[in-house]
Amino acid sequence: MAPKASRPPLSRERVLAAAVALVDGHGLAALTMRRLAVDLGVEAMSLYYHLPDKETLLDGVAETVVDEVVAAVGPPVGEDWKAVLRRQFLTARDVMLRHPWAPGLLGTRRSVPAGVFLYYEQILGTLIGGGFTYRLAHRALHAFGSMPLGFAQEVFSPATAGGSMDVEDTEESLAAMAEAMPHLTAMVAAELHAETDPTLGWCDSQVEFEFTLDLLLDGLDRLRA
Amino acid sequence: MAPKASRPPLSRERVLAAAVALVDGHGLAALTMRRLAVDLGVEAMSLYYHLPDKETLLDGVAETVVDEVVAAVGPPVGEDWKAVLRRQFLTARDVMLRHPWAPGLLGTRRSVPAGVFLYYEQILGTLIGGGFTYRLAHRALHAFGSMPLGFAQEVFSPATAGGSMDVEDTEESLAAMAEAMPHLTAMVAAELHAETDPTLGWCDSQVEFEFTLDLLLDGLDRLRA
DNA sequence: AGGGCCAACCTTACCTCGTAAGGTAACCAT
DNA sequence: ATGGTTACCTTACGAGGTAAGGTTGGCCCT
Repeated sequence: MAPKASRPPLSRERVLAAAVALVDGHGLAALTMRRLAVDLGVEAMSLYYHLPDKETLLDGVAETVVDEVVAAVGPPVGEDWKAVLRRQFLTARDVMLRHPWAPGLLGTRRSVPAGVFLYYEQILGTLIGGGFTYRLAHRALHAFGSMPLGFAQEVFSPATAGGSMDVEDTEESLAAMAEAMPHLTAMVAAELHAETDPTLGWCDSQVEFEFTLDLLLDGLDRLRA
Repeated sequence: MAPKASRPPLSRERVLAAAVALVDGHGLAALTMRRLAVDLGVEAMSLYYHLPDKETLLDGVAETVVDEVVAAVGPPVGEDWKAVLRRQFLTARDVMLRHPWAPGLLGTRRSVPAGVFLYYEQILGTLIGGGFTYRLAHRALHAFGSMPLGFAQEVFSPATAGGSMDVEDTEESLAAMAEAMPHLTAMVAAELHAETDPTLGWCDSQVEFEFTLDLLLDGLDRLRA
């Protein structure tokens, strides 16, 4: 009687896949060597046979998401450079929404995942094909920032689950806030009312993402040689 | 004989100041409770009398840099909204350049430092005063991203000290790279030659920052009601 | 003067984590 | 069989965050 149904042997790929799954489900902080080993039905030190250390593991996880984005984006299709990039960036965003921890991870990596270079080469090709000089294309890449990877700079996290706004001091302190920050208060009021349009709620980042993207694309279009 | 010249007693402020100094000098990873305590001539557990835990410490450090930025930026001066914001954001950048670790820290915080709200209120006031609708101003704030705080989204760190590009494979692999990524190679070549203009070197981020900033400001100006 | 109080700091100890060092069992070719 | 290789495990250490409780000096009140 075979004692174990014998799980498939470990491998770098299997480890990385498990790591991504772990982080997707429980957040970056949950990714420890021991916990990951448990998920794989293995002892912690066994992971070191396939990866030198945790930094490398994190690099691998970063590489994995980047590759997933690049794969989803695919090659440029169409004529108009603006439409091509717009579609690609929005596709990247679809993938990134499934890995909300990825921006934070990428920010901590010291090396750039290999796939990024090929991806940027391809974007650059689209820009050049669209009539950009190398100089303007270069600046465009910088201006895009992380949009090719599907996220805009959201410095402050969405304050995920419960917390930020407690229901404690709703009375006078709210009034005090309104007095100290009249414009913000007015903006919130104005924007909350105008919810008949294609907005998914207060500060729907999809709309904001597209707005910023189009702002950049149109601005660059105007500067194009 | 007084055994110790008696250092001033600890306080939240002194602890935070020491933490910022530590991180400025040795990086975020060096900020441990024990090390920070040593810098303050104190035992680690003494810090817990002034701060509940490390997360709160990090929140405090984030708050400290934000406050430093806001203080440096000061109130809006001048008439033209565009000039006002431009100057303010560039001032913020000057401060941020002294704390290159700050973007990464802010990205990990769950709560938004209090000073940010007042700062954004002030920016919003400038926009409204400049003829923006609340709707457009709202989107402008999102489009600015982290620029008000002085940094653009630099997803991939500058690969600080030695490492990224080893001198190992300079011959054929470089040629292979050039073949795989013709546009990137051409761009590097083109941009390296054109170094007679006000650029501090390859990918000088000051120039890129200003370019992106102006791209956004001009784009918004055109959309203004 | 003496007793109580409390702020500020310290001592010990526990648990989690990353990982160095070395062991072991199965398999494979000679 | 025998030596080697592959894939995994056992043990152990040191760093780091922090819970629990101890110590000390100054201040106030009577």
